[in-house]
Amino acid sequence: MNHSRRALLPTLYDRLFQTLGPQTWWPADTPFEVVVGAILTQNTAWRNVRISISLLRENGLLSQGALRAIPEGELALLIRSSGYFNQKARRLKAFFGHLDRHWQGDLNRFLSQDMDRLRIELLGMHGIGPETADSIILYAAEKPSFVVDAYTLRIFSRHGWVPGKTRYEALRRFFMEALPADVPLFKEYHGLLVRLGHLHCRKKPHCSGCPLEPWPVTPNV
DNA sequence: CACCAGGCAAGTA
DNA sequence: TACTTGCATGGT
Repeated sequence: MNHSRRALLPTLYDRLFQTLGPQTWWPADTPFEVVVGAILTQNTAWRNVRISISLLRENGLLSQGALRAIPEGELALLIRSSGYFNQKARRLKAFFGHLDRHWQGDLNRFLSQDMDRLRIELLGMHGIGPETADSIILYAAEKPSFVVDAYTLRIFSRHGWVPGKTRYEALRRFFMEALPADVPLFKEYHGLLVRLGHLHCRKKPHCSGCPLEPWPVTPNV
């Protein structure tokens, strides 16, 4: 590991924070709402998820008991605005069904277990992939698991900071080996990368005009 | 109207 | 292991 690779992530964080300021953007008040939001926002814009959350709240469904009681088909209609609503209704039911069967419905106790075991259990649940799992670990359990998303993959491969075929687990390891295991830092870093992705790095082949330019291209990992 | 955002599971080879 | 397809909305 050479010096420039070691310095890349801390230096990038400083530059993003100076340019964009604090983000602290995950819109949820409780661990329960983090879980619901994490599932609803899969491959979906947050504005569409907010509509669903509001509707759930208006109908008194933002509780484990209410989600347990409502039929899957009725739940699906209420989260329609989030897209993929039949799948997501099934995933919500699966998550809280698992919690009932294996943890007596105790979300806090589930989230309190060792981080690596929590991650493995989450990844074994229907509808929970790596990004959703890490979002739940970081924002609901408040444990330091770095959340990689499509923006992060795109930004890092386009800048040549990682090999083109780098996928989720490898990029997560890259962050976690280079940064201190710090929950507020991981939240802020993820928020900054999402913001950067929204601003400049969607469909464009290069990040011309983005806050990172000019940036010295760093050798691959 | 066309197009876009941006995870996961299941099926294929 | 790696690639493909289905799932669905609201905003521009």
